[in-house]
Amino acid sequence: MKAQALHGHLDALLLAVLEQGPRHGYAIIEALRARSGGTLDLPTGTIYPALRRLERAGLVASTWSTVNGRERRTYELTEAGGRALVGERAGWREFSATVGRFLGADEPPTAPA
Amino acid sequence: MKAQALHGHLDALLLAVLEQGPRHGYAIIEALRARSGGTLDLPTGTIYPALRRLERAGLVASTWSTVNGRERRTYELTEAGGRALVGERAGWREFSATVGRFLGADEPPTAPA
DNA sequence: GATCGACAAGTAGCGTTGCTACGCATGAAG
DNA sequence: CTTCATGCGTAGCAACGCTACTTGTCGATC
Repeated sequence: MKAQALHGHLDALLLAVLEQGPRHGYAIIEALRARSGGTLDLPTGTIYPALRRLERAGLVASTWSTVNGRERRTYELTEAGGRALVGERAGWREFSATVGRFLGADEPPTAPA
Repeated sequence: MKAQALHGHLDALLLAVLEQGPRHGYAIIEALRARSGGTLDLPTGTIYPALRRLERAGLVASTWSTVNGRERRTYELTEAGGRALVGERAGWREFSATVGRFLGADEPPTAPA
């Protein structure tokens, strides 16, 4: 799927993934791919900058852990992030309802008798 | 609502509006505002360039009409535009289903009697 | 008569955002 | 030793919608 359509919703997705528990970048990518049934296969160049954006915004926090000599930066949701997620969810609902009204998400605008 | 979240879906909305019949730019804006319950209030600077984009892509066609001395460019859906709209609808469904899976979802789509 | 607001179309420039392509490092497998 | 998977990161690009502005007619108001 055209991932660029995510525009503006990626942050919400990341927060939603982190809501289930702390994860490091790579794991987040895999979680997105798994939970979306392979539809969302985002490159690292998309995820990492996005995570740093979220961290700068205070919505996630990161801690370094060295596992087997490999540096892993684990991100977790902050309180502000949790609150933001609530808002994002509401925003998504409104958005999808609005667009759905035009694109006939499930109810095509074919005039009922 | 944050209209910038439209990213990539605006074209589909415009096609959907024109599906109901030819309209000129201004009328399209009003149709969007009306059908969305005021949620979508897009500025002309968003609509006009988008329409020209669609025309360049051959998805809509325009004709000038002078009404009361006022120039109105009326757009209508082309065949290609109609076909594109079908694809956009499918794309929207996949997109909204995928994101909905993460953002918790108001999932009314499966409403089998 | 002049001005203001609604209608109607358009352009220029900007900022956000995700993508592509690349670089760097470690451990395991061949 | 080379290659691959894991893991993090940056630089530059392109797409898209927004803000702000311009042009022009018409009707109403001052």
